[in-house]
Amino acid sequence: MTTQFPLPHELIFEPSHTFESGQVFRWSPIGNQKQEWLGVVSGRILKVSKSVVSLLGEDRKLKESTEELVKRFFSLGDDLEEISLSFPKDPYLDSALSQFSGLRLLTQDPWECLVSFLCSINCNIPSIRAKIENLCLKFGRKIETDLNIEAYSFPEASALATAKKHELLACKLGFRWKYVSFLAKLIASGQLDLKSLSSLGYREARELLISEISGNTFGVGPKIADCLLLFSSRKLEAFPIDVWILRCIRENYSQLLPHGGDQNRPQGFPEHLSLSMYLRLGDNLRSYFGKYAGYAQQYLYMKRRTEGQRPAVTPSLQIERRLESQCRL
DNA sequence: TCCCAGGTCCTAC
DNA sequence: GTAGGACCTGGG
Repeated sequence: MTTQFPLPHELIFEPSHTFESGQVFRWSPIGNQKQEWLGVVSGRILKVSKSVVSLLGEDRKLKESTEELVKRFFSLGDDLEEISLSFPKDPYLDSALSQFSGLRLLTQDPWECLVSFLCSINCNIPSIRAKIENLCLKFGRKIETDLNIEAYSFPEASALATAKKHELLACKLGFRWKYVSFLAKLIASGQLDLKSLSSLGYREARELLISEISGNTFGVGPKIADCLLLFSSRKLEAFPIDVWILRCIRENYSQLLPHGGDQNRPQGFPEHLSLSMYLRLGDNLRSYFGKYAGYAQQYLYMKRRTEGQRPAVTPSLQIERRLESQCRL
């Protein structure tokens, strides 16, 4: 039943850069070359290479045709060349852009995107992937395919809304189970419509997510709101600030850090971002990188991650650590 | 055994 | 408004 959808000849697209950039968690390479990737999108099993998308199986007929899905999911309307040209002249970003050429922002289903990033709270990537796969296995539907692969659709909000605490804990969600459960109920009951976010402006949509949801304690802070808006609602100015991006900014863009941090700290800026500090820093980043700041974020994230753990250790921090270890002895 | 991982929430100032 | 700690869990 394999159907193929060729990607436009001139499209700038590199699957490995795209799928390894931490925006999606359900894609795996076929073989070591990482030229072909397998994933599930909206109940369809897709195999993707640089130039073609193959449909290997589908859960059931959906309103959106596979052709439309490919166009949406890979954001085929985004012109990477135009986006690159819109950025300020910046050697660090330039090197990220050339190193990870072909990295495209995907347009995911917002519900799947939200749950994925709820799973990301205080977790590393293998652990996030495991949590998501556990949820799909337990609450998703098995997708029909002639091939020898087993794949499941991402569970509907209604399926997770009725899930029991122990079932969610069995998926290794840990303390995140209550966030997933609460949001699933909110969405299944129609009180929150994630699809409507794409028709709002960035600030309006972010405000809705942060105040309406986490105002009542529910796991969506500014970082997850930005991920949802950038990776599923096409708010390309959203700039998720995580630990990696914060390291990158401290090391390369310290002039963009807002004033007002604790001057006693070695770098004059708090270790953890408060909400207001996060929003101020985000605004500075948006005014520096421009309307496609989210694309810049993704390239910077990839670059900084591949540079590895290189925590900014200042001389005073080194002394502090040495003293601490001596005290332990 | 300890630390850390693509954060958020709660409490105390 | 800010800082510090707790939070499930798995891997190094």
